[in-house]
Amino acid sequence: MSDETERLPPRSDFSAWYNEIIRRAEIMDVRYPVKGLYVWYPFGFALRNHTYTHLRSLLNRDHEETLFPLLIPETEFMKEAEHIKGFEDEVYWVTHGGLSPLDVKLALRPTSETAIYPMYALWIRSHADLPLKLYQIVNTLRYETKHTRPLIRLREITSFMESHTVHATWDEANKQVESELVLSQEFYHDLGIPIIISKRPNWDKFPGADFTMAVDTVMPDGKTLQIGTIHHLGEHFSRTFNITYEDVNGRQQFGSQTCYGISERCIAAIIGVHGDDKGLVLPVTVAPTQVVITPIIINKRADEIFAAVKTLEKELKATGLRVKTDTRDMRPGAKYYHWELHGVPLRVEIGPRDLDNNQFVCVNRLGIKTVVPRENVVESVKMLLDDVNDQILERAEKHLKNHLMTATTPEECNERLNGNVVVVHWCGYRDCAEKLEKLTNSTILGTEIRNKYVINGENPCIICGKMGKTALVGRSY
RNA sequence: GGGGCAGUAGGGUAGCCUGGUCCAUCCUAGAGCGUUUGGGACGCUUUGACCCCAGUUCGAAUCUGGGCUGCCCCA
Repeated sequence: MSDETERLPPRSDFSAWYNEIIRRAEIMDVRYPVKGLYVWYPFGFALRNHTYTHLRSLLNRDHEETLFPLLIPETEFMKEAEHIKGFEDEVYWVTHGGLSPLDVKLALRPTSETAIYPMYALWIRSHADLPLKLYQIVNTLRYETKHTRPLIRLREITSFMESHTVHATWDEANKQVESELVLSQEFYHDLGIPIIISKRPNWDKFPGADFTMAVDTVMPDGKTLQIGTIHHLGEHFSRTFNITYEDVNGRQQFGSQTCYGISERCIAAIIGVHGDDKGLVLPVTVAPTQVVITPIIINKRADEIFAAVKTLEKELKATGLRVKTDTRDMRPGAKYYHWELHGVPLRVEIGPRDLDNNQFVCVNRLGIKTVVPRENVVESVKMLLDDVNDQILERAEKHLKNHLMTATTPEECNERLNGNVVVVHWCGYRDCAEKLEKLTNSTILGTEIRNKYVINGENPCIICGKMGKTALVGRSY
């Protein structure tokens, strides 16, 4: 399906590397003839599915999954003023049914607040109905005008997890924001992806939110990638859509709401954060194939080797591992390159030497070779897999730590932004933010930073010198 | 938002400037047969392409215009 003998561009040339690996590792086919729409290859889709299965398992602890329609009537979409303003220039509209113009235009959801909340208004009657925590995983459409990129900037987001919760009070909704942040933390930890959480500046919050908390990670080129957002919506939408409940005193109250989103950018993060010059490096949690067995076939002992391979595959599969045996008629080296490109965490080789010595040769995706004895092979493999996960997380943490800089002047900030994110102090005023952003061609991502390497505090603003909070500055995707 | 460059088999390319030599070059991948297999195997046979629409011309992969798509740089 793909050409594999050419070398990948080095990951240091991240843009070229990313474009190549998306195709060569069979994540997405970018040749669909509409701008910003891409096709999942089965392998990429398997990676997506394992990732979202994991996300679902975390969400299902206290949310329920649901599914709302793709089309939103204009009359609902146009109800919340700030929300409209935020999305009006990127909505696709359905204007015709067949040849007849529609009386009420239908929006292809760019996000689903205005599809979901009219129904919430019907479903919620009493305080006993709260909290309500639903999520769906759907496609959304946005008419992006900027440079589109697979998994990162799309016109059809194919895998948008959006959670929408309703609570009795603002404080309870706020607790929900915190709990979604913890969930994000856990989700990305399981993917080995270190994150930085921060509160977006007021002008950068979700249209119609009280505030927005964002989850960012740092890609190899030092650019930040927003891989999750959690919005406290307060009563903006509940007042608009009349989401009310009767409290214990018999009074009608507006609900307080949150919404939370994660898209296939989480896959882009897996690819970007962990990959190397040989290809993908996948966390064991989500790797479509966790262990690949490669027989080293010597003609006269082929039967013997195949038998050993089969037994091993059976044993490993019995424990729930995703195992594949590569019996293709290829040189072993070619197989190694193939599975390394696809990020398989662990390879087990079985050749004549191993048969004689009653052993297997295991090589993990980071190139570490271990010879394990035939007995207890299942435990050995499981341990080696745990090791890979630990190692890639550690490596990613180190990268993040090494690319978090501080700066006290705009010049310093500008210089350090080359390949890094920078922590500064900022008074909180938009004027100063705009000045800094202009001087450094960057964005103030947020304040109230949560990351173990960042200490929040008060210090003079990098622009005006007034006391200001710790703020995160980056060049973002 | 502004600018630049590009589109030739599944992938990467040559040809384009200066139209005819091109039923289009090379590498790779695919199919078939055989020999191979501890880090990208080899031999033989074989399949497969000029982004779309107009225009100029006796003649267009090549020139012009528009569209679509992609990539890069700057804000």
